[in-house]
Amino acid sequence: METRELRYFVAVAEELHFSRAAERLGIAQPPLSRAISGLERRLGVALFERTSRAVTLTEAGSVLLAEGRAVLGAVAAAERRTQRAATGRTGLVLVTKAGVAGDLLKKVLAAYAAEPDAVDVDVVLCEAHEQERLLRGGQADVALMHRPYDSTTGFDTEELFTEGQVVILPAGHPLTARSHVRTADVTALADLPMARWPAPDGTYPDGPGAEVRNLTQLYQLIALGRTTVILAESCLAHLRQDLAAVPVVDAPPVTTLIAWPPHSRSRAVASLVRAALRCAPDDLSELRPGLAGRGRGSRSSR
Amino acid sequence: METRELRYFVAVAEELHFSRAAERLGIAQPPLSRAISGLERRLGVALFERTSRAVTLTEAGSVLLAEGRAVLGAVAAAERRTQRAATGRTGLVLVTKAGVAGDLLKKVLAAYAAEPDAVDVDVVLCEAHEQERLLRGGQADVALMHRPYDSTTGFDTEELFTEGQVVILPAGHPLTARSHVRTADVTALADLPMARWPAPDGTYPDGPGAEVRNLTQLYQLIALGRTTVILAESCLAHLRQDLAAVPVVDAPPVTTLIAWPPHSRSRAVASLVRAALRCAPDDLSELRPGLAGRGRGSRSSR
DNA sequence: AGCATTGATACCCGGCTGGTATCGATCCGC
DNA sequence: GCGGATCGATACCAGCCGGGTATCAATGCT
Repeated sequence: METRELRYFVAVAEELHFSRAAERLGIAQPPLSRAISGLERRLGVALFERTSRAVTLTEAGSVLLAEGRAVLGAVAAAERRTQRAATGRTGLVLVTKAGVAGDLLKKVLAAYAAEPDAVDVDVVLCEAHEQERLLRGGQADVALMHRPYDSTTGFDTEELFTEGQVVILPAGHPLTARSHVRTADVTALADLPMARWPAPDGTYPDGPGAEVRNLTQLYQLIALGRTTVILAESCLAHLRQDLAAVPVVDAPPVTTLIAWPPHSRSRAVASLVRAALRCAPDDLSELRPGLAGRGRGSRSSR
Repeated sequence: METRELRYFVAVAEELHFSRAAERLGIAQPPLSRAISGLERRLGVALFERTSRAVTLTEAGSVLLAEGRAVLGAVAAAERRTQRAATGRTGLVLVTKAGVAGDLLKKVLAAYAAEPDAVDVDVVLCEAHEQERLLRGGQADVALMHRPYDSTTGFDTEELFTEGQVVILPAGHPLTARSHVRTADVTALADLPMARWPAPDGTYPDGPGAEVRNLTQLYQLIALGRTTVILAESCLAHLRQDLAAVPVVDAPPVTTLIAWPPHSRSRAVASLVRAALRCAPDDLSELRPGLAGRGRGSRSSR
């Protein structure tokens, strides 16, 4: 199976229309039909049901669509990583969301820099699910992510620490007088609908709350009394003066983890991960002494 | 980048010899040289250093070798999974090592069978690291694996439970009188060298102990007084009468986990994983009440 | 019934992949 | 130091295959 065939197949599977897919691919329709037929013949599998008016995926076609997208992504990532390795740029690129786990990041970088074999680390701060895309696409070497917010599927990961969540409110809001709240207390605030984050594909779920992509937008809208949000409690370290936070006792815990692409043979990534694991519990105990010992995972299989 | 080019590149990178690689690929040497040159030109990257007497990989070439192997594996897996999906065989294939976590497997299968949308599950028992190969290669849908013994890199996983390890000895061996031992006590047994398991690539590390691939071989050799081994304590459930086990207090804990290929869109796999998570802690508490609560992971990101 | 839509087929062309022959450079043995 | 052996690169040729245009066949809509 050649990547060209996979590209053709994915285009048709996404359009469910040979002519449109051909146009998208920049070729004519007949060669595309032939390529798909050849692929089906060689696999010995029907990928589409054609009724001359409608094209639908077979069960096998659905499987190949998911697999094919992954393969094409892996090919593109392989090209980028190869080209990055060739530029002589020996440094690592670490991506994370802006404003999250800032202290942890600082400690990890310091711990890694003290390693004898340390290389330069470029830190890229990005919004929403961009880090996932960059790591998957081969533009980054390692990422700090947060379960359950980010999808770590297909990455190798190590858990660094786990923390509770808090609701962020305008200073002086009635709820800020409480020592703690429950999720239902927050969703019951009709005047402060919960902010909406984008899904990994960039679309926003329906709802009354504001659409946000980063903490700056979010904090501004909360300060204006337009929205509210539930976030990992480590955001308290840099909270604006005009905002207040209250622990949400029944919110699911947030796990900060370090992720890297599988098959990474990079010594530098392995060293950075070890440095992160070494300093994570200390960082945690300073942030929230009561939670120490909950987080340290053991996922190394390299 | 076409998969043909990748196959060619990987062959040359592995042989570090154009003529031998061409022979392995079943083509002549000149087209192979041309294909590699073309790949380098299109990527804008030197993959090999050629000195007309020796071929070596550049840094970029090493990266592409690791990435390329992964991509080719993913392509082969995509083909197999597609073909499996087309046969109408709706069942799942679950692979695990023979003789390990037998009770857990039984409970997981029972819990899953009770699901309304359950499909048939073929259980494949294999040796050593075969399960990893089967899952990676697309011949299996889901696997039970053991950290740190198996490599889960590139898979999505959920931890089921964690347990301690025991040393297996011939009944009546002096050490069996002890309530517990340390790893050093076991390695100090000059007459009972530790058994050697194969590495993922099938080779055995050097050492005096017997080379084994499964529990039947292993137990026989231990009963004969030829070797010993440290195993997860759940093996006690089916231990032969002529063998005895002693807890090893400083051995690293063993985590049993359920693993599946990323990008799996299969509803059946997701359902089976949920069933496994649901019944894992119960199983644990029956095996070892004292360890309850240690194991349950929370790695879902699907 | 007639037309529009859409995928499949027929046929041709050009480029690319693969083959053979050969060159050029390097290493090794005498 | 020289000749032969080794090995990758280059030159050149042939056949296949990918891509294009024209057209057909089947279906659905008016």
